[in-house]
Amino acid sequence: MADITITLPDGSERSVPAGTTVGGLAASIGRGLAKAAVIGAVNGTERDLGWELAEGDVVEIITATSDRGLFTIRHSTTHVMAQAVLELFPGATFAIGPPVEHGFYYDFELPPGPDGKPATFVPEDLERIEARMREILAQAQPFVRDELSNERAREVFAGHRYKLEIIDGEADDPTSATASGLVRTYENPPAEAWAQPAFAGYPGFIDLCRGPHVPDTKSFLGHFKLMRVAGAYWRGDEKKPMLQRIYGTAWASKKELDEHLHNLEEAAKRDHRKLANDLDLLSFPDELGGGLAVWHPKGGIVRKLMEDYSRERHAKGGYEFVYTPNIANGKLFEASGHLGFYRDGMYPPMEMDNGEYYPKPMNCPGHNLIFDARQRSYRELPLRLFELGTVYRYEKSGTLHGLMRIRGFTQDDSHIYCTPEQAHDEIRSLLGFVLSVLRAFGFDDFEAMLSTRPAKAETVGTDEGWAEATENLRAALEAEGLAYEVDEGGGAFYGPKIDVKVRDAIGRHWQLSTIQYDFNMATRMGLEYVGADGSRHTPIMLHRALFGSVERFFGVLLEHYAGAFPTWLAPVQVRVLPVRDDHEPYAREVADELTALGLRADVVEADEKLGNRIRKAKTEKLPYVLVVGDDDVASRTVGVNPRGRGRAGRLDRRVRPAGGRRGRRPVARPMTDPGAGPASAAEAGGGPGPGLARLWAGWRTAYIERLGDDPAEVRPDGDGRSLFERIFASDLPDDETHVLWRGETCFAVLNAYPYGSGHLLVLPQRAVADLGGLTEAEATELWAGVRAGVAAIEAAYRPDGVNVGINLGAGAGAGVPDHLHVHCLPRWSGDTNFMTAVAEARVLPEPLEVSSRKLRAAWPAPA
RNA sequence: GCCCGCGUAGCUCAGUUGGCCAGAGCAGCCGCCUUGUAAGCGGCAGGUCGUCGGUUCGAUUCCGACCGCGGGCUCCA
Repeated sequence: MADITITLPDGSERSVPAGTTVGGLAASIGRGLAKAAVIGAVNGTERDLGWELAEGDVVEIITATSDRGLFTIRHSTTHVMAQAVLELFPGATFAIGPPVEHGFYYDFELPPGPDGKPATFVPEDLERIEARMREILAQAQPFVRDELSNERAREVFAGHRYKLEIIDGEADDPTSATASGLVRTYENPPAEAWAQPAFAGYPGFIDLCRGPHVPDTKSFLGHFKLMRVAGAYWRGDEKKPMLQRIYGTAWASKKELDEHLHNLEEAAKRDHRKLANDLDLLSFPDELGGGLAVWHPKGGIVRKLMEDYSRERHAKGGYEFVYTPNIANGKLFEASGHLGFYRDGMYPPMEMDNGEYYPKPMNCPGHNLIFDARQRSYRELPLRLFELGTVYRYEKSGTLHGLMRIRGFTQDDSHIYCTPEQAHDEIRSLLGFVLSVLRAFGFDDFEAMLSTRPAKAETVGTDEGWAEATENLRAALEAEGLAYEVDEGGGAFYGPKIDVKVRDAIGRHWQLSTIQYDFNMATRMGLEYVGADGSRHTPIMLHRALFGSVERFFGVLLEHYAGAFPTWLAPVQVRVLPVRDDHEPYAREVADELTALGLRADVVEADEKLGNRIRKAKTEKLPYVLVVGDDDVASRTVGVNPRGRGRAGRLDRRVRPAGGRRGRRPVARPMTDPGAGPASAAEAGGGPGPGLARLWAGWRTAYIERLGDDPAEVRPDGDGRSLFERIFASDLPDDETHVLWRGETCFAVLNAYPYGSGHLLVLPQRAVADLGGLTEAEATELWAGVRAGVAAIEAAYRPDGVNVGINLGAGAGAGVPDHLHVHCLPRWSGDTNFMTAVAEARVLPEPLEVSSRKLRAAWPAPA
């Protein structure tokens, strides 16, 4: 037999006998590949393993580990499901059944029941179907590819009205091909002919399908599970019949299937509706009506902190604060166009003496009235109006979903009015602002969607206007280096937009922020400003929201953190537990001190065993538990038990800061110097607010207990000595330790102590008893080192949101000489010194070697 | 709005194939225990079995409607 030559993806050529199939080619390459091959791609088109190759074909073997292989497995599984359903439910028919993310579905219509309407599946049916599917798998029925003429196909599928629509080209099926008078089919010949044949001339199952498929029902298909049944309109049209959709999940291995099911359970544990209830944050009382929430005190404090932070950032961002009422005369919404375009989404009107009043579905009309309250000059632009504005929308009952989709919610809403010339810069800074705020809440994985002009927008705006606006949005995305996709035609009828999605802790995406152009409303409502040329112009209007809705954002945060809010947002930050009831006065003293410092602290008295009280604090996901007993009362200490770990050590309250004791503050002055970089959480953009410098002033970090027992705490650097021991032994060059900088009198070092995450320490080179003992020159250089370190971290890791807390005092933990201790952590972590544990790992998340290299590269040159 | 499912104590859930006073754990309250880093012991209280209507001698249980919730579809300026 003559040989043919095949090209493989790596460009190599291979000679095989004529008539060799895709599967045969895989086998000729290797046994492992033959076993793993699901399908092939021949000249870019996916083909079954049984496909015969021709001279010159370029062939790629696709295995189950690839997306396309998995896709095929799911596609074949849904065929098997359809087969099972059609056999088990005589008279049933089927529509389409594509693979989808994580699995597949198929849409069915069952024969009419006693009431004349098509019957429906009940959950028990899924078990029967699944059982039948497993029998089909065991039979190893081949997937037989064929092509039928349209006429023949109409005979075969005569009893299946939805398939006929597909054959006739009226309906689209993403997995079948209907070109040029032929339809492709896949048949699964059964072991025994069906008692009630469903297809003319076939003993069992056949489906319209482009393929490809796995070779037979036994190969690759076992790892699936039918998940649920749901209604779905035929062709997605609510005027067409509702079909019964069965969803399933399918994977290449049992391990992956189990992992997927496990992930679903994990996601269920994070469900914000469950957590909101468990943590007593908010509720949806039936008496209130669907889609409406009440916020309990613990949810309320978190919301308040979110809103306070939002206001603070907006104030700094040049926004002006406005308020508009919750209801408005219908005439306003006629003018804005809402009654024309959005009536279905609005609550019905209230009849009043002078017309109908509607709850507002959006804040923009009200803001426009503020813009229009007097004549505006170009000198006032950009005008940025901000409101935490509560809106009401009549969402269909079936769409409500916890906090994610509700009927009354608060937008952190802004409308920006600017000149066309300003739009470019405005959009650009806006996107940076949005991302900076989202980062502050602990998100750092973003994706964006750029939505362009839809067909329905023909009459709104000009071609040039749309093009320029879209370009401005694109430029901003590129300037931020943000990955984005383009949704062609996906914009609103009034303008293009950017939607920002974040990826949460378990990889799910949430759409939060939106930045939208509006070419429509300013014109409709007659908004104008007087330009430098003395004539009137229509301003560019931008809508934007960061959280989107405060409620929804709260829900996303809750799921992101699985209820364990970062310290700065936690309803209770610190709980103090007296071991015995006679320790209670001391516990109160500690809690009062923390409260006076602006922390949210409480005390739980000793009615129960300590273990149980700690357990309760853990289930409430409190960031810190402080335990005080006999030893602590005697020595003025507290035992620290942070969230996520057990007992962590002890804090000593006796030592006062060096500067305070000596009356000489070599480093205190520069710390509050506005030119010195972010010296407080407030300055860096939030956190518990002013008072940071005082916050832990009376405490010193002395991780005095058990330090060194845990290899993760002091990370031996090769020779069994801690990094500190090695550094102070001075027997290593800088590039083998993590010394980042050496000055005249001080140096900076990166260390893993005490949490296995990066700390940047700036230290004097000579041993001094305490900071008060520094010379003026040393203090100055120490501070310069701190500032350089902050700059380096900002440059190398986080351009925003780095807080710097500074410990003053004789920090003697782990035998470290007196030092100035710089904590670099994102604002969401809170910023008290022992509260940095988890946070710092996120700021310098890499191995020390990598962080060290990056920081050294980013270290600013001395002034 | 449409399809399927669900609704028993604050929470998580038993149970009733139509019948005596509807159960448990946790949470709550009271008492004992004086407590050292994720559950000490005992007691008490708590439910018109989502609401309304129907069938029945009798309904938490069967039927209907409504309300709410969940999963989908549709929708989402």
